[in-house]
Amino acid sequence: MDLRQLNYFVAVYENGSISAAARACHVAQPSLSAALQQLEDELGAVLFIRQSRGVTPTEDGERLYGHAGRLLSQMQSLKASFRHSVKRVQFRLGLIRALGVERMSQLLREFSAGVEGLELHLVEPEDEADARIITPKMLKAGEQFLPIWTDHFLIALPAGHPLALKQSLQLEDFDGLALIKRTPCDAWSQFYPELIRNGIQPDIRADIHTIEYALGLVSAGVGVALVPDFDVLHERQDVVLRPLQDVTLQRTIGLAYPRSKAGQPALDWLRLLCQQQS
Amino acid sequence: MDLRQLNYFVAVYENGSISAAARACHVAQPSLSAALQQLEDELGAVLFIRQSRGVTPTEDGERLYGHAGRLLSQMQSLKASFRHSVKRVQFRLGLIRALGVERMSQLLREFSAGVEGLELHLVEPEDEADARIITPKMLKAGEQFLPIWTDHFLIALPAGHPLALKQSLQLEDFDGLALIKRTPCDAWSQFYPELIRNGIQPDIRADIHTIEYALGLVSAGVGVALVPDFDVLHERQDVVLRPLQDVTLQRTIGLAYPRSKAGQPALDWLRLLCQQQS
DNA sequence: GTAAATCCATAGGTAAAAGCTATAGCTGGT
DNA sequence: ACCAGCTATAGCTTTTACCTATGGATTTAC
Repeated sequence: MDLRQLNYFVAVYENGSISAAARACHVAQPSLSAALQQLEDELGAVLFIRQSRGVTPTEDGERLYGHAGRLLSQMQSLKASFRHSVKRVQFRLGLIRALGVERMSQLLREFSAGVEGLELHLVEPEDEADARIITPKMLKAGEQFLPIWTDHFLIALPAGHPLALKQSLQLEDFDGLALIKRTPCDAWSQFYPELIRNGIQPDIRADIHTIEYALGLVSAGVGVALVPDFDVLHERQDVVLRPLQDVTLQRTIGLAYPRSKAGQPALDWLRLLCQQQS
Repeated sequence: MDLRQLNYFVAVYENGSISAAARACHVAQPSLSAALQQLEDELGAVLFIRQSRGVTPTEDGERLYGHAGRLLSQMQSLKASFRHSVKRVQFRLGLIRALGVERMSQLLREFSAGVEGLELHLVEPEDEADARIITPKMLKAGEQFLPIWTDHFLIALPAGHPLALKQSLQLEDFDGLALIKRTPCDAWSQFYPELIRNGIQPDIRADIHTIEYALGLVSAGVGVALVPDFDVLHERQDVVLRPLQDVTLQRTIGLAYPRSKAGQPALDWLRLLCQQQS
């Protein structure tokens, strides 16, 4: 019974699934399966009941979790008590605005957790930085680009909007339509000229920067907006998402970093995290 | 920082020396040195001051020990709380009598500690057993023999006995000498016939079985006795040890076990312990 | 009802880590 | 000065943690 196994056990417990825990721990699923098996063999107890939809803890699993959490945190604080003079690691990360609060904050949380003594400074995407999360178009000379997410764009409509009756929208539908402009946005700079080229003139009601604001305006009935297809958006009851016919809008967001800085531990860790984003 | 390293750290602390801790943990000394180094690197603190005569803990070492001990014992009790229905392992060990309480009890302590749920039954050396600690002469067919200790024999004299003035004793010195017989004993069965062959007739005052009793009688002035050369005996002020000239008496004590039972975990562990006896 | 997706387990191979032996350097005791 | 005992280093072997790939089982989707 070592700390590695206990850590994995806790992760499995808290994720309710071996696969999910493996993703959270950044290891392959069989590694976790094996570690869990070892732990169970050593304790002579079954800790989880394996089901096709994840695992559920047994009574022994519950009992172990109670103690394991306490033990691990004691271990952490013991280790921390020796971290008197850890060198602070400064890291400047440039961020474009419209990339989704949810997944971004999760990425940053993991980034911070993985680097001892990290001081993370978030700056504007065009500022000088150790790394930037941007679209390929913003790349500078000497920078390496590592794709993270590819988002398709949809049209967000207020619930109850007449166009919500259609399964997908055509360009013609936008003529005179109340539209919310969101910049800077790759999709917008593809989409808007396309409208103009077709002689379609929408009614632009606002120009804002973040997806969250755009959705707020949509929900308020100000107009419709072009937004990336995040999973969380589908759960909102106040907006309806519809694909565009005829034109495919998508963008890629990735990590840009100076080739010369590869090898720096914080950056390497960030690159690893980015690679593992689905 | 894993439990292995913490365990080693505690062992080093409690033994006051890396080498001694390595012996206690049944690993080679460099393994411990390396683990300790890792721990110090990770914590960024020096835990022990290395001296030529062992190590002494620093302030950080003292602090870590306070917490590490508590953590490890919590870990142990957590593990123990799952050992509800461990299969009891029965083990019958045959022991000849005269092999020295000190080293024997230490061996048995380590044996018990290393086998989960061990029920150790000590039986007479000639009884049916899973293993026996005996001299090679007592070997039965189909048994493997693994030497553990080789003892040289000395003569134990009461302090102040006239023969104590000599640095070593000759056979002639035994003519008419008050002698304590200890059987069964390999050395005795070599030595006594040798005396008779030379026409020397000692005065046998007692016949007992264990070394401790023999020494008690020597100390009481009943006579002199033939005893194996244990280190602890040299520390006694009430008896004097002298080698025998002309004749070398020694015995080998070892572990005898049925070849067929090799592979059984308890026996394998015992074999390992026996191999590591100095 | 079949196909796709999801989850856990197993197999086989690779690379890191922990182990061992041998040896060098250092210090205190005979 | 030499010996004995301790720690550190070097070189090598064994163990083990990890990965990819795949199979079996079950739930979800169409």
